[in-house]
Amino acid sequence: MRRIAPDRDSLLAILAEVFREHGYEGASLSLIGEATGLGKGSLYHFFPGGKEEMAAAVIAHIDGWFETNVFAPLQDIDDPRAGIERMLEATDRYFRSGRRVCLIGAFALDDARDLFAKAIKSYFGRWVAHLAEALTRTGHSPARADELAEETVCAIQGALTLGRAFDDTAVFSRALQRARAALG
Amino acid sequence: MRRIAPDRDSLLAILAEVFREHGYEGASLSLIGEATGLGKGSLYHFFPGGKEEMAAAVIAHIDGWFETNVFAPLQDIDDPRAGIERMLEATDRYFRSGRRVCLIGAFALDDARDLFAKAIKSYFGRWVAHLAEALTRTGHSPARADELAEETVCAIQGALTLGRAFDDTAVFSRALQRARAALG
DNA sequence: GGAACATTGTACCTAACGGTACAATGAGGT
DNA sequence: ACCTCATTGTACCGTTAGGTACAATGTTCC
Repeated sequence: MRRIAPDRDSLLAILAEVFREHGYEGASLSLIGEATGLGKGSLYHFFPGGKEEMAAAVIAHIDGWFETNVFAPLQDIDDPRAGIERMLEATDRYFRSGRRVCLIGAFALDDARDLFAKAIKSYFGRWVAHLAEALTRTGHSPARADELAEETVCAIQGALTLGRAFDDTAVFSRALQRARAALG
Repeated sequence: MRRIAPDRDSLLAILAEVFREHGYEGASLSLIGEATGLGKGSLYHFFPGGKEEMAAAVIAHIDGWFETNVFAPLQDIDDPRAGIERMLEATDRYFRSGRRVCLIGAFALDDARDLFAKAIKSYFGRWVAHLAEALTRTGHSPARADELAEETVCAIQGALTLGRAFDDTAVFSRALQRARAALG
């Protein structure tokens, strides 16, 4: 039928929302069908590998967004401080100031971890590594930069968890503010 | 039959492990039965409310452990510094130096959150509040104490997530070490 | 118009889900 | 010995899970 060209990007965005909201196991095909308005026929047409391929595509999509919006600014050779600031802004934008949860982080905790271990590891690994590199460029020692980078990503992930637990976005805002102070 | 009096504590410990490993949705009754060696008959005898009651019991059990081993030391009026140190040691013990993940944190992220929202909120709320009170007793201003307490619990949760993602317990150890330095 | 192809709804499959019913078992107290 | 009752295994329930098959529908391009 192909009534409207089904925009793959917004399809992946909806899928991501469902996985974020219900976890990997909790995101049933009927939930996904309901959220996307697509029947199983279409779903399996776009993702022959089923749920696992959907989740993998969503992870790749998020990974791509972070690569361009979060990790790339950190690789700015000339102005590492500005790069760090842009990283923090992109992070705030992505997590909608704490209204959103980190899918990759959530997957890291439940049993989706085994399926996507490599991607999860790589995502967090690049975040920490690129931030650490930027921090060495601002004058920190490599060891201190590593420490600070890991601490920052931990703080962000932890704030997302606590913010969700408290149902309070201020937790995330405060964490970002602290990160800004510690890094800047 | 009642062959061996089934120790409720160790039963809850096994249940907790299954929930930790697979999440709420992922922990199927057959997995639980396999892990505990109990059939559905026994399981529903001990927990007539089914899976939801099992998870609730596990949460209550963990909550109790934290209450006595983590939160109580923080309420030591005379020596708040020692209380904080005991809190950190108990935390390290509970999470087995990072080999274990926080069930309550994991539940906060997936769709078990809706079922157990109150308990989750209360657990993290007491942790932050008691730590903040201890910090005011060591001389920090109430505002600074709140900030530091929230930062610390965020750091712990984040480190558990990252540690799991990297499959590396050192992340958690480093986070605890940093917390010790920041608080002590 | 018709061929080729992308897209979809429907029907269906088997396995597993959470949960229930209940009879059988055996230990503890008397 | 006997009654009571906690505990258990087994069989079963309806529902939903993820997944497959396929015919029908358009759309695009020649």
